[in-house]
Amino acid sequence: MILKSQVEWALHCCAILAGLPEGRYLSTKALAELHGLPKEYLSKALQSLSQASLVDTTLGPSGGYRLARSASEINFLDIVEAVEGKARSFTCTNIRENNPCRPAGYCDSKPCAVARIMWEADEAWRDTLRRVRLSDLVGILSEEVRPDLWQSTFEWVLKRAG
Amino acid sequence: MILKSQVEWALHCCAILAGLPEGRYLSTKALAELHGLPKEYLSKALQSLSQASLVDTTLGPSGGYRLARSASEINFLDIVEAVEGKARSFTCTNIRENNPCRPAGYCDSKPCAVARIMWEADEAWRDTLRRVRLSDLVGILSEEVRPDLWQSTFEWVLKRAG
DNA sequence: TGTTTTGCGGATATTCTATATCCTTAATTC
DNA sequence: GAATTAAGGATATAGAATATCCGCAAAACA
Ligand code: SF4
Ligand code: SF4
Repeated sequence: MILKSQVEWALHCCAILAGLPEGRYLSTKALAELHGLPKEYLSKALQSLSQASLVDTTLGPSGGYRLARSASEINFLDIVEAVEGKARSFTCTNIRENNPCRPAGYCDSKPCAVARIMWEADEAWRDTLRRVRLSDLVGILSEEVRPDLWQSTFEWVLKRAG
Repeated sequence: MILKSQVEWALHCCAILAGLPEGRYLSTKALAELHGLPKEYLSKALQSLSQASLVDTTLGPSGGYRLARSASEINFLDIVEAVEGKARSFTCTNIRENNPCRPAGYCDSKPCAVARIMWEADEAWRDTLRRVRLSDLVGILSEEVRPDLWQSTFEWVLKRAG
């Protein structure tokens, strides 16, 4: 059970987009270059963010992506689910139905305890992600990233933002 | 990000083993038949449980598996990690190192906030699983499974337990 | 003793997903 | 009209999950 690397990409891209001045866009090309990622494939992750209405896009030169709402109104789960999907990590294949002792026509009233417990853990994972806002991430990064790197990255981005 | 089906298999098998009388063993063949699973492949899951010291095994006719310790001393996380591995679901590929603005020789003091937050969610998932004991599962199942099915399954298992 | 049954591990095949690239189309800027 | 961009479809590659098969050693039993 491993998250796809697009999750990491999307989170980092959103953190960068959160630092954009109002109304500016940043292109896939710039985001790929900044993170050393394959442009074409990163584009798929950004499209997922777009389909989830987390980012706005515009075409043409000076086009690209920006956040669709403020960083305090986007949480980690929004981003993770956008690229990873909303499906639960535990899938129930209903093997209890194969029990040879089952009376004919037996019908389970509800999902069995195994599935419910696994789903509860899944929900705990989601809850944690839901509680962290994108703005929280930016706050932490701004404290932890060395000021010179933070500033030069900011300038690098601005130079390329349309 | 999806758990392998072996996780479900292992959980159900452990629930069955928890109902075995002291000192008896149940074979892969019986467990596979009871759950309608491919015997050879289920065997891999059971081997994982064995390597994790969750079950004891014995060879020969009347051989098979039994719990290595009481059901109250085994929790869901033990079983899940035995077959799924202990690796965290979010893997950090350190893409921040690709930032072209990075000064030469820049060395990050610690994992970045993105990774730490994702790992925190992962830990919440594990915590939930850690808190549920195998004996808890058996308790719930014994209440929810229809008594006649519960009993006939029990008899079916006993007939095959060595 | 020898035959059967069992778990164990290695090797291998198959199926599915994640990863990655390419190409066309339509919108936007200049 | 030319250049640039996101969107989305098609396709190729790599790797993981799923599944089967085989040989081995231990245990049970006749
Ligand atoms: S988890 Fe429970 S409900 Fe889901 S397949 Fe297994 S037995 Fe059936
Ligand atoms: S999550 Fe943070 S530490 Fe991990 S790879 Fe991405 S940037 Fe680097």
